[in-house]
Amino acid sequence: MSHTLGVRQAQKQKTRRALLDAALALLEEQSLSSLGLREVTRAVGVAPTAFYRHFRSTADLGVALVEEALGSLHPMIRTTVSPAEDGDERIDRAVELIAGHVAAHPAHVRFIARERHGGVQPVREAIRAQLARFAEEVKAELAKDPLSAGWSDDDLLMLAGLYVDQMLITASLFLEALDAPEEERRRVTEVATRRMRLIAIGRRHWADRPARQAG
Amino acid sequence: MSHTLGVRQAQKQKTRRALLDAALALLEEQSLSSLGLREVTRAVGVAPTAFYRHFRSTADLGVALVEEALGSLHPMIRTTVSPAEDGDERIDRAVELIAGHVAAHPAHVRFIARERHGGVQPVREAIRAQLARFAEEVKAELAKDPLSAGWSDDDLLMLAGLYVDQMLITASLFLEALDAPEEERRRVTEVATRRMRLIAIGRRHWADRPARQAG
DNA sequence: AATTCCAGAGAACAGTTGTTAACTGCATGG
DNA sequence: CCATGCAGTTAACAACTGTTCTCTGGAATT
Repeated sequence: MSHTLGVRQAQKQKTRRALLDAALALLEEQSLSSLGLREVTRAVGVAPTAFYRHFRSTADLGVALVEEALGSLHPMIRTTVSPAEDGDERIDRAVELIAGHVAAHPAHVRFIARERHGGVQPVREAIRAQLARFAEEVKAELAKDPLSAGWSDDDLLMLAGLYVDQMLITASLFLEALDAPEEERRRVTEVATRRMRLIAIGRRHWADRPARQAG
Repeated sequence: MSHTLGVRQAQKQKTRRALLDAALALLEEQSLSSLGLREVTRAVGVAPTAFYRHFRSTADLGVALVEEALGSLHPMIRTTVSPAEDGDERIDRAVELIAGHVAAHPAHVRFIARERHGGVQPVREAIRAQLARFAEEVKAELAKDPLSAGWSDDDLLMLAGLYVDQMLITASLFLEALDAPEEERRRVTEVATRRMRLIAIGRRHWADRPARQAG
């Protein structure tokens, strides 16, 4: 279906990539709302006006970056949460997977953490939508687990959201520890693992909590 | 000791306050890294150079805002976590307290959520330090609880951090739902409460988890 | 009453920003 | 082979930025 696209489109894609990469690099030490379009084109070595051939604005570029940073992550999420292995093993693997992802794509992780609550509304919305998708997918995997017997849909989504937020927090912790000594990264691994484990324990005993009085 | 300070210092404080307030207002729709000093002084109705009488830079102003937003919050944290009431009651009260705080100081909450991972290093560091203090204080309160018998210091700090992060997430959720219909805010309250409750359950059963094999 | 101090004003600086318009050169489709 | 399309260029615009230096009016100190 997608034959090799012409020289023309190829060049365009190449410039587009260069713009995205340059922006991502510049965003290591500032927020999207202060990223100038000229700044980006200057870093790429292209005229400022060339920017408009690819993006309406830097906010538009930001939305594209969200897609790039989170769009390809859905399969990874699915397999991580799926109830193949059991308990502690799965948690260990999940934390290591997050650590690996942060080490491989630090700029992407930083961008998401920074812009999730950042000053650019369309980007915030794009991130929110992707994370909602994650939560739904995690919920779907959790539902397959026999441990979820008797759980309401609301409670499953609650737990899924808790896991997703925890993944983000963990990723952000690994990011801060990226150029710290390995001891620090091991500490982060330890804390993140225990947090997940505590949540897993809460999940196991969720059903047998005492009923509340009706208000 | 602090008698009424002279007309001079009083005026200076007043201008300083105006600068902080104007900045906070402007930060509702952008990040600190894009906030210009002229922008702030213009909003106050004062010459750009007057800014330097109060702050070295906008980053410096940001650090002051962190102090203002989080510094006065320590007593509230302490009393919320203290083991006076029990279980579900305490959680309900905590969530309501967060909701109230967000409604009373939305700009402060937005600022912290936004700049925690924002593009200005000194501000990130200031927030990190304050949150670390929170975690230590929560840990100290948790330690008083008989439920914490047999817990290691590391585990107590782990749980405290989990609670602090959860408070921030909850606050941010309430913020997003601020001008949404009340139904939405009730939904947020419900989810936040259940998250906290699940964590509390995990805490109660933390001690009786199976021991891991030595690696 | 005379002097010092200092918050804020004013003007000017070199450099930046986003956006417009009209252009050029080259790959593409007829 | 020729006409069209379109990625990227060039030039110019008004508006904006942080920072410096000099000045001023009135409170604070002596």
